[in-house]
Formats: sequence, C-alpha cells, structure tokens
Amino acid sequence: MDLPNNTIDRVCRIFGCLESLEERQVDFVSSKDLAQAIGTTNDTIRKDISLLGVTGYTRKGYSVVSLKKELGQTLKLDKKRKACIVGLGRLGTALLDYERFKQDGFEIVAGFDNSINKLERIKTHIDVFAISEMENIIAQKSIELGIITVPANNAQEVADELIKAGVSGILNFSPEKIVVPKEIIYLDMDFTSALRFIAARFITNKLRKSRVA
Amino acid sequence: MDLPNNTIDRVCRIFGCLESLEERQVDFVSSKDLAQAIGTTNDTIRKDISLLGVTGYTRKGYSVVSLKKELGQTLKLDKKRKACIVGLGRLGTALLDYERFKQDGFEIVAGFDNSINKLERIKTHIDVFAISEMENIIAQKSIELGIITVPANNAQEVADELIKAGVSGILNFSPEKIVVPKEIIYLDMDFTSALRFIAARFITNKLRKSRVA
DNA sequence: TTGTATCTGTGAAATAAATCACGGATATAT
DNA sequence: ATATATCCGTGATTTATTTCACAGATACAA
Ligand SMILES: NC(=O)c1ccc[n+]([C@@H]2O[C@H](COP(=O)([O-])OP(=O)(O)OC[C@H]3O[C@@H](n4cnc5c(N)ncnc54)[C@H](O)[C@@H]3O)[C@@H](O)[C@H]2O)c1
Ligand SMILES: NC(=O)c1ccc[n+]([C@@H]2O[C@H](COP(=O)([O-])OP(=O)(O)OC[C@H]3O[C@@H](n4cnc5c(N)ncnc54)[C@H](O)[C@@H]3O)[C@@H](O)[C@H]2O)c1
Repeated sequence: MDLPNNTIDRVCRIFGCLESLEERQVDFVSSKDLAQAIGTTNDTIRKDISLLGVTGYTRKGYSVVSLKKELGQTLKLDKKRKACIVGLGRLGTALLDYERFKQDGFEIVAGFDNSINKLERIKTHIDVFAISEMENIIAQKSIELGIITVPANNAQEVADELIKAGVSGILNFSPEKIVVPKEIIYLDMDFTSALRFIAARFITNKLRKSRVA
Repeated sequence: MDLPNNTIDRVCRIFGCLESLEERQVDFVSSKDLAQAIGTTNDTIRKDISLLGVTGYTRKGYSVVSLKKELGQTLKLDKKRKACIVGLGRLGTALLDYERFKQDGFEIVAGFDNSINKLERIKTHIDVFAISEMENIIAQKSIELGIITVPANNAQEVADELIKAGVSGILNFSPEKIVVPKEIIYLDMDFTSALRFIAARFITNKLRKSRVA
C-alpha cells in the first residue's frame, strides 16, 4: 500500500481519538469532530479515511467501533508489538512504568542500562538487563521496537546496537539526531524541537496543522 | 513571513543539529549532512535555507555559527522563552528538572499541581505552586508556554486554564486531544501516536521523512 | 409527509512541496 | 597551473496534498 505520509500520521492520531471515543461509548463520529480533534479540516479527514477504503454513514458520520477496527486492521495497529527501553534514567524509568503503552498495543518487555548500579536499584515489574544482554534478549523476546532514553552522546551507539540486535523501528528521545539504514523506521521525539516549532509559529502565523512527531 | 509548515519543522530540527555541531566546534556543514541528520534530501535543505535568505559557501557548505545565528534570528529561536509545567507526576517532574531546556532557550520557571501532597514532597530547585495560583504566576512571570503533563481526563480543563491565564503556546503530553482557539499554537507529544506511526510504516514502506512532532 | 440541515464520497481544481537539473564557485589533488 | 570533485543557488518541473464543490443520503423537526 502507498499512503501519503501525512495521512499515515493523521490516521495514527485518529486511532487515538477513536480509542477514547470507544471508551466513552460514543457510537458515531463525524469527519468534522475528528478534524477538530487532530487539527485539520473535515475534507482532509474524509479523504484520508476514503484512501483507507472505509466508508461512513450519511448524516451520522463514521461508526467509531468499525472505523477503529478497519484502520487497525489495515495499518496493523491492532497487532500487539513488543518494545524495549534503553537507558533507565529519569525519563526511561517513567516510560518503563507507563501502563498506557500496553493498553495501546505496545508492550514494554525489557529495559536496558549499562550501569549495574541503576539496574540493581530500579524497582519495576518489567525485566531489566545489562546492555551486554541486549542482543540475546531482543532476539529471544522478538522485540520489534527500541526506545532510546540514554544521554545524547550515547544515542548513536545504542541505535547501532539495537539495529544489530534486530529491531525494525526506533523511537529516539535523546536530542541528538541518529543515522540509521533506510529500512529501519526511525522517529525523533525531540522535545526541544517541538517547543521551537511552537515558538517559530509565534512568528510565522500560519494555521495549525498536524505535525508528524 | 510565510514559510511552508514543513520548512518550519525542519528548520527547528536543523537548529538542534547546529547546536551540537557548534559544541563540537565544527565550522562548516553541508546540506547533505544536515539532510542525513534530519532525514530528508539535500535539495530540500538547500531550499529551506534559501527560503530563510541564508547563503552558504561553495564547496564548503554553511558556516555552522552564522547559519545558526541567522535561523535563530529569523525565527526568533534565539529568544529566551519561559515555560511552565502543569501536572507534577512521573513525567512532569522529569521534565521539570531537565536542564537541557534552559540551555536550548526554554526556561521552566514554574510547576503546578493540584495535589498539595505532591507539592510538599517534590524536591526541585524550580518553584512549584498550587493550581489555584496559576493565573497570577503566569501573568507575573510572563510565561508564554504551557506544558501539560496531567492525566488525560484533566488535559482539556488545564489547557483552558492555561489559555485563560495567557499562554500563547501549549505542548501536550497527555494522550487526549485538546481543542484550543486558533490563535493558540498547540502541539501534541503523543508517544503512542509516534509508536503507531512507526508501526504503520512497517506496512506502508515509504521512505522516511521528517514528521512534525 | 415534506422540507431542511447535515454528512459522506469523490472527481476536479488549486496549492504546496519536493525534485530535478544545471550554472557558477572553489577547495583539493596532481 | 590545471583538472576534478564538490557544493551551493535557483528556476523549472514534477509530484503530492489539500481544498473545493456538489451530488447523493438520511435523520430529524414541523
Ligand atoms: N529527563 C527528561 O525530562 C528528558 C526530556 C527530554 C529528553 N530527554 C532525553 O532523554 C535522555 C535521557 O534523559 P534522562 O533525564 O532520563 O537521563 P538520565 O541521565 O537520568 O538517564 C540516562 C540513563 O542512560 C544510561 N546509559 C548511559 N549510557 C548508556 C549506554 N551506552 N547504554 C545503556 N544505558 C546507558 C545511564 O546509566 C542512565 O541510567 C537524554 O538524552 C535526554 O536528553 C530527557
Ligand atoms: N509517565 C510516562 O512515561 C508518560 C508517557 C507518555 C505520556 N504520559 C502522559 O503524561 C501525563 C502524566 O503522566 P504521569 O505518568 O506523570 O502521571 P502521574 O499520575 O504520575 O502525574 C499526574 C500529575 O498531575 C496532577 N494533576 C491531576 N489533575 C490535575 C489538575 N487538574 N491540575 C493540576 N495537576 C493535576 C496529579 O496530582 C499528578 O501529580 C498523562 O496524561 C500520561 O498519559 C506519561
């Protein structure tokens, strides 16, 4: 399949909205509501959804349950995926215990750190390991996603190890940019860039649009 | 000024690269290097930079120092801005003490929580306040940016209060989408959406492109 | 039952963005 | 000194994405 990049981004956000609508037992949602929630127009939402081949109901909108199901199936967002966190400092341990990930289909099944000290002190119900065990554990547990929360200086080396160990996707929380082979799906969660994006828009007063993390 | 949205996003990321290049005392950087770092092509980088009116040097690239200075001035990324964090739980306290923000020009000058208990127990050098004081403190300290780290259920109410108190930009870490008036610059840092974006790209094998947070 | 206000679905048109392609410069090597 | 490999700058071109516009549908109100 070949979807616009922006569509993929929006669909992932839409999926999150659907999740919360489903919880609140809302039956139908209009393109307009979704548009407002994720910051775009109803035209765009309808186009996105129609690209995915899902149809709604006149005068009612989309069935929350079945839209979620369809989007989930098409983009395999319904598939459970395993992830690990590398770097168990302040941010890494917060993420380790963030239960929401599991509910959203991403199960954190391992944490890694290179400090034995840290490893001994951490209290969490997730298994934590020395960095030297990474390759084994990732293979053994079939971990697909690596989340990087080590200091900036170590981000590239950790990325290289994760890739060597076999992950397919990387989410990087360090402020340092990482270079990966093109078959690896990689995304930065750079908080400073996000704040800068907001600040820059104070100047260039354009309409809000979704921004791919 | 009226820059493409994507350009703004990329420039913010480029700015981060320049920061680290500057630290490492690198004098020049090519469009190709920057492209690789942020995941795009050299054409696009050159176009972006030329839209900002900055020029480089044949056969050498761009002067790291002066490119950073120019981008900083044009998009006011060099201006120091004050921010506050609302919700001092696991994530909020980690962000509160994240020194890098200050170095990047975003100074966290206040934290807010509605639990007196939490407020008393927190140890940090940043001033923390009860939520009831928010309006006063934000005005008094001229805080422009609000960072939301409260549970999803409370995100909208906190956003409303932040806006009422006068912030111009909001960065939301809760998974719940928030609706804001269009003059407020707003961005989600939705970790689950980011993981989904990666997962979705396992399926739709497109080239990596930058994704606006 | 009849109107009317919504909503979707979708080609067409308009915008926006990315690529291409190549001229002009100039470090660097020989 | 000359050749060569880079690297920028930028119109032109192509591609991608959004927006428009309007034809169905149909819930809902009167
Ligand atoms: N703390 C925040 O709020 C925050 C916010 C945004 C970004 N970040 C970024 O996230 C990353 C982590 O931040 P933090 O505050 O948690 O830092 P931290 O120093 O508290 O934690 C880093 C952890 O990584 C471990 N580590 C270092 N090198 C390693 C390696 N090679 N292999 C495995 N583990 C290694 C350390 O032992 C430590 O436990 C940093 O890059 C930081 O810039 C943090
Ligand atoms: N912990 C993580 O790693 C993580 C990761 C991604 C997203 N998030 C999101 O970030 C948010 C915070 O997560 P957390 O784990 O830190 O939660 P937490 O429960 O540890 O902290 C939430 C804090 O917000 C305060 N609070 C609640 N309602 C408030 C209100 N109306 N006004 C002011 N303060 C209020 C609480 O007292 C508490 O201190 C949540 O929305 C969560 O989904 C967290």
